[in-house]
Amino acid sequence: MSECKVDTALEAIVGKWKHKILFHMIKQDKIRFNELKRSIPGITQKMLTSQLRELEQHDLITRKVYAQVPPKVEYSLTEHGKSLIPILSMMSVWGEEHVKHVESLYRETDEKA
Amino acid sequence: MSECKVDTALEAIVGKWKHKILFHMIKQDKIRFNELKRSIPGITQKMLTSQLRELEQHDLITRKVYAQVPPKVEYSLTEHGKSLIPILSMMSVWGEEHVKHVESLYRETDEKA
DNA sequence: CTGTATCCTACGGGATACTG
DNA sequence: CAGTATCCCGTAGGATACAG
Repeated sequence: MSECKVDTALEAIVGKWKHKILFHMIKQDKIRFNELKRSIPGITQKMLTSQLRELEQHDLITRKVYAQVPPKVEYSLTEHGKSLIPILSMMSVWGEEHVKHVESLYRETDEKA
Repeated sequence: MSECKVDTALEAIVGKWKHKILFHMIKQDKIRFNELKRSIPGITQKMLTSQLRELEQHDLITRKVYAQVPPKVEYSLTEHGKSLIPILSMMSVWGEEHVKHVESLYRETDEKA
């Protein structure tokens, strides 16, 4: 952690929906727009589009358009995007532990009260 | 990455200054308020305080107040906070690679133009 | 030295309607 | 199906002043 580039990493994955999008693309290597939309409750089309565009700009995902009617667009992780998997995985594990940890803290203070 | 707790992890470390604060506390295990302020260019007192409070609420850092005049307050990582180090470290490495990667992409497109 | 207290603004994100 | 185009709002974060 010489000079702190955590900023850069965070920039790439922060955004209310980005990690959820990435999550689905880790599970499923090609995924369509509406498939994503259905898989992520609460997301709007606008948000889905804009977050996808940002991920694309960071070269984390690819957008493949099929010249068809009706349109078909598939999103998938780039190789570079796949390099994020270990980090996301660690964060997920840490997140679970963090929840437990914080809960146990609350339990302690409750017991005192 | 069973069910995605990346959210939780992100919540804990997202915030414009949090990872910078953490970074300094990794390098230096006890650090004072003004020391942090001086080490983090651009941060305001308000922001430093509020980010410190949030980190404290997540039990990532401890606040130790010395009963003195003038006041002295030392911040340090909790054990739980230290469990974040590997993640931050990975993110930092990835961040550096990401910068290079994106730069090389720009170079390619420049060459085409 | 280590903070609060205000006030203010930019922008991430939501709701809704429209389109090739 | 896979998107734009608008309009709108809450809140994270900045500037500044004051305080124990």
